[in-house]
Amino acid sequence: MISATSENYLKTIHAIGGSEHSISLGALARALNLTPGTVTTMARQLADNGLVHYLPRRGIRLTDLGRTTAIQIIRRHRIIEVFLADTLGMPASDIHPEAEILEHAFSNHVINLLDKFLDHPAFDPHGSPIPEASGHIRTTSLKPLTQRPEGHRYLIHRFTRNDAEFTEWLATFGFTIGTTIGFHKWDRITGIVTLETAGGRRIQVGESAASSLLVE
Amino acid sequence: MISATSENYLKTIHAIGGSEHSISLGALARALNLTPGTVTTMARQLADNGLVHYLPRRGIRLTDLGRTTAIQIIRRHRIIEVFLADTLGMPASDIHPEAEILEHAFSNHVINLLDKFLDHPAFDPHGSPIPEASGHIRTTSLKPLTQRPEGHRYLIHRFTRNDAEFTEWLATFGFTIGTTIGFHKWDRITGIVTLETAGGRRIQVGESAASSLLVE
DNA sequence: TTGAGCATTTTGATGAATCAAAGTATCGCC
DNA sequence: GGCGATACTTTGATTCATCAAAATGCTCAA
Ligand SMILES: [Mn+2]
Ligand SMILES: [Mn+2]
Ligand SMILES: [Mn+2]
Ligand SMILES: [Mn+2]
Repeated sequence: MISATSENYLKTIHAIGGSEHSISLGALARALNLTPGTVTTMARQLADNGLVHYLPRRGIRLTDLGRTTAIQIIRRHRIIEVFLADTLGMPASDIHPEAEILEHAFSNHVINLLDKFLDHPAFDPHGSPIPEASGHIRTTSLKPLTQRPEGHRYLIHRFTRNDAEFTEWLATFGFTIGTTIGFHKWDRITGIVTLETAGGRRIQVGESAASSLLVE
Repeated sequence: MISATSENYLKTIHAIGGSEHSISLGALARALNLTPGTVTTMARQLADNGLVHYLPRRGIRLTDLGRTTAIQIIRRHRIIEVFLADTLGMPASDIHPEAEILEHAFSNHVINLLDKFLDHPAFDPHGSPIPEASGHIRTTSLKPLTQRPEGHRYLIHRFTRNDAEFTEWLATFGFTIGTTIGFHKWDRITGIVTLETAGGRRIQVGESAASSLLVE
């Protein structure tokens, strides 16, 4: 059995790119808020368990087993978040810390039953895709708003800026996940993007804010 | 924050009577499947945290704080069991080991929301009473059929499973509130309970169905 | 090409939870 | 009242996860 600590390492390694390429232990230590020495010790232990490839002073990278395991944890985390928000009615801003703990306690078996009960949701309440039981991650055609042509409306799928103040502000204009947003104009000189609500009202935001909206 | 290990000690102390009277560390060690030395060490630690009264060589007993904490853990455990059985459809025989882990990961806050979602169940799928959020344990002379001795007839008082199909099915055998029911046999291996109608006819149901009959 | 600066590893310590085995207290029996 | 069996505690280890601080190695800029 793998410890909650190891599971959190795997998830973090995955999150900072360690599935595709080798990452430095320093970057991992920063992401986990641990001292470098602690992470060095753990890197050796994860390697002994076949979860990462570790070359001293060169970094670590998930093995196939490590990646599969990380994706299962992410799947558990996101299904739990759907349950907390949709079934129990918790605000989306409160669910993450609870899921961070529960993800280590739910067995994959119970998670599959919960997934069925929730009717196999594809996205968590923050808009991140939920991996399938097989480990497959649905690839979508989601792109930041700023990578779409102007003058059209798009379906809002996800906010990459996970900041309650920002999403609540957007919600006051009716911009929530599942609704559409009008991309009116992007003034490249000033860096100001003009959005359009369903009612035709024009709102201006900076281009970095606009790029944190993933749309389809 | 209290560790999962401490929580399991508290629950076990409570289960073997340590809420009412002092229990020996030997009895606790046997109940927890740990060596006596381990339990001695932990007893001192629990006492330091104000959870038990510990007199060396005389035994331990829960403090008020320890009892309150134990009852919260039991509440979480039993609500989780109702969720696993009733909402996710797991067989009652499979739910306990999962609940044994999940009880340490669910916060009391989430448990209260889950309790509301489940409509404040009074008993878990094994028929044990679920403590209220206040810590109060409903005392009643009503007990689930499965907590009565076999080979007798009992007065049906209430169904804890509020499902018309089930109660209508029971009614076809004359099992309605105010009538008597024979508790013939409970096969713990298969989980099948054999009931007896007023006319002596034998009916078989699962133990979770049987435990939803509150009798006197 | 070389050393200074930074990243990484090593070393020595800590606290939690556990065990095995050695030491000690208590209780009941003679 | 003493003695032995039994119950309990202590001691010395181990594993996991962590830190602080010392040692080491790598890289880049002069
Ligand atoms: Mn999350
Ligand atoms: Mn976590
Ligand atoms: Mn149980
Ligand atoms: Mn437990």
